[in-house]
Amino acid sequence: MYLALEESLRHAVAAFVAAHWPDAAPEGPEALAAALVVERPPKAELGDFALPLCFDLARRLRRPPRALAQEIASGLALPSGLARAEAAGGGYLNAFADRAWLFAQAAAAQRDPGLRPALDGKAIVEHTNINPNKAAHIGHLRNAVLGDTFARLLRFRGETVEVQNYIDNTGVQVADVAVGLERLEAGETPGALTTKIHVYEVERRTLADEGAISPAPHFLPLIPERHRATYSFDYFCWDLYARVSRLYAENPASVQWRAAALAAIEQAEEGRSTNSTAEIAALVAGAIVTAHLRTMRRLHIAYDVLPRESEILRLHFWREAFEQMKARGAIRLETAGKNAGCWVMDWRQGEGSAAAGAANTEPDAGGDAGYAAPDDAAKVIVRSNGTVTYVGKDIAYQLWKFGLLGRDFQYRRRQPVDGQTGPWITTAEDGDANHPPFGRARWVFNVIDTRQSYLQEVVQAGLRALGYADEAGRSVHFSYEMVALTPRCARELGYQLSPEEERKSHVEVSGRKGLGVKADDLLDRLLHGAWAEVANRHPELDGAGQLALAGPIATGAARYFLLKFTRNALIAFDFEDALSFDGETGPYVQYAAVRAASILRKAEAAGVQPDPAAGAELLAATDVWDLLSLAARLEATVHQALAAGEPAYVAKYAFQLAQAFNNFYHRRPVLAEEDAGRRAALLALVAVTQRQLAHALELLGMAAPEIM
RNA sequence: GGGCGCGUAGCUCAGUGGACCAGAGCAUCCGCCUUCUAAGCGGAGGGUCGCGGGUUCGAAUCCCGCCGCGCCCGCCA
Repeated sequence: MYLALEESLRHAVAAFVAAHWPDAAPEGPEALAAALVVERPPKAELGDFALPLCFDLARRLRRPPRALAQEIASGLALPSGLARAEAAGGGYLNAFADRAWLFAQAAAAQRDPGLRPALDGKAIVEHTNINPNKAAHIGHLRNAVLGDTFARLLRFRGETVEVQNYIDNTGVQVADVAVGLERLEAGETPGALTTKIHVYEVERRTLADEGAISPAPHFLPLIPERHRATYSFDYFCWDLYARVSRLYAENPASVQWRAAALAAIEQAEEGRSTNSTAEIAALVAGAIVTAHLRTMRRLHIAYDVLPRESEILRLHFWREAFEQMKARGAIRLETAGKNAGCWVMDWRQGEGSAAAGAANTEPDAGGDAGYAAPDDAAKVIVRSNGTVTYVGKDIAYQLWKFGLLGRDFQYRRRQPVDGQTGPWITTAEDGDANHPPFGRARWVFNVIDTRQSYLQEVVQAGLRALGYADEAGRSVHFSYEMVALTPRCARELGYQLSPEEERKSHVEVSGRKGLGVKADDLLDRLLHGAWAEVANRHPELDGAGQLALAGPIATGAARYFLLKFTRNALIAFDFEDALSFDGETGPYVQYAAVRAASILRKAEAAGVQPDPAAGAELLAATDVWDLLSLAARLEATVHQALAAGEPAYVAKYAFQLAQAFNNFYHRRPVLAEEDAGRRAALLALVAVTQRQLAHALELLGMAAPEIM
């Protein structure tokens, strides 16, 4: 309710100011209302809303702020839902919500009408984007969880959202694994590989059946340690990829195999040849994508469509973008200098040129060669050998997202994963004509870590250079800091730290080194921990019953852990913190919801009905009011979280609401309350809290269990 | 050399447009389960908000300058 109340308050105040001091509000009441700042007073006793406008008015009217605040407070026509207004502090105008009104609204499950769509069309949220050549790790998890939660928040606000997960199935990373299979796993042929993947699948399914855990796709805790390496194909590739990287390092001549593999894959994609390397690469990418979808499903993450690099190649998206860029002068052919023969894009005109010029005149005489010399503002888009760079393809793809490329993919449903309908995936031919419309978005949010900031800027510059300044402005790099490992965690994983690494606060995850915490390992350890807790509390349940309770707890713990940090915080991952279920964690929030549900269940069994009517007197108590006012702030919190692009705000909110409820829980034995009216009112508050907590958990992609 | 980000309690982090805004969790110590699930609640100790200036009645918050740390700046992806 707070958003709507705040809105009507702003309008009322603006109307008053415009009517009484027209000179001080030349912009008119509408514009003034929109510009008014509304804060939250430091203490609940001071009210629910605080407007600092009088400090500003005081200057224009040359009158003391406190007197102005008083004048507004006494003359203001209070909108419904607000009880009173008063001057506070040095000149704040504070307003108080009508607590009984708010309670009645909340108990009637009224959603805050102040939260409305703010985007003027469809938003694409692209996240996950994991190279399909190895198991997902916790860094990928942060990306996916952030993106998924952001998409949930947008949808909650009423936006139209399309979630995409881009699959680079023809890149070097996949080629490297193909090399590994062909060269290190002697005799690996497409047929043998198909068998191997099939075996992994069957084995996985068998193990899942033995564990009797149909909802939980992976269940490593039940698997003996020695079998884990062969358990899953993505795990196998994780190790194989590291082995290939080691091979390249130890035997530089072997790097030619990668180039050959890459060329073979490209030829096949362009239809110029069929070859076993390309077939293997396609098998690998397909199987790994399946593994990733399965992993993400454990975290309640799904996608609308999976656009693939292979179709971008086959459908010649780049060729189209290249023509547009040449035609509009976005790129030019360099004829001299180190970039001779390349098509380059000039960007940041006028901005970086001075600095770049200065740097160029100063040869880096004694400097180390470790950093790249500052360049002129030209970015290579097409190499002198005629091939396109990564950014070039990204610009083409970004054009497609906005519907500016003039070409589209075909689409088909992907095979089901664990019985669930598969997402749509791109195809070059024989697509399903009945696919939903994809692309042609108004807004594009690319969830990519902060290390890619530079390239994201180049992509936006590319749109601008093509004359699409608006689209560039609606291209948002939803960036976040990386997940690294504490040295202790790296050691725990069996990694040998160098002396320098030993001193650092964190070490970077590296797929090439095979250094990282696999997403499924984290989830399995959480599941293991949650199961142990559940087994203690519910010895009456059998193993399957206990696991059914443990699954959502593990998922909740993982998601909350990744969401409680703001985007700019670098997460130095350590199992000790991540595996905790105490304090500010997902299970803490879920536990509060369970307690509320338990009260509601018992009340229903006893025939006690919730009723806010007799709550007026109760609402004067701070613990009760703290709880209700927080519960009524869900939409306001979502509003702020979206404005700041910080899902962490919602996580923090859920925790605070759980905290307020736990406090209330210990002070107010609801069902033991003797006065029937008070009991009904307390029960109504429990119901409101339970509902809002469940909403918040849903937004965070977490389950609100009935028992745990 | 340039760009971006970070620096707040022993540790990990909040502080979303200036009022008790110096906070939370963990860790440590002390209490609380015959009463709606103790994955909980209450209490204690613990901080010159990196340093120095500036703006303001008022700055962790805004501006400038330092210091330290991280990431990025390729005809790799």
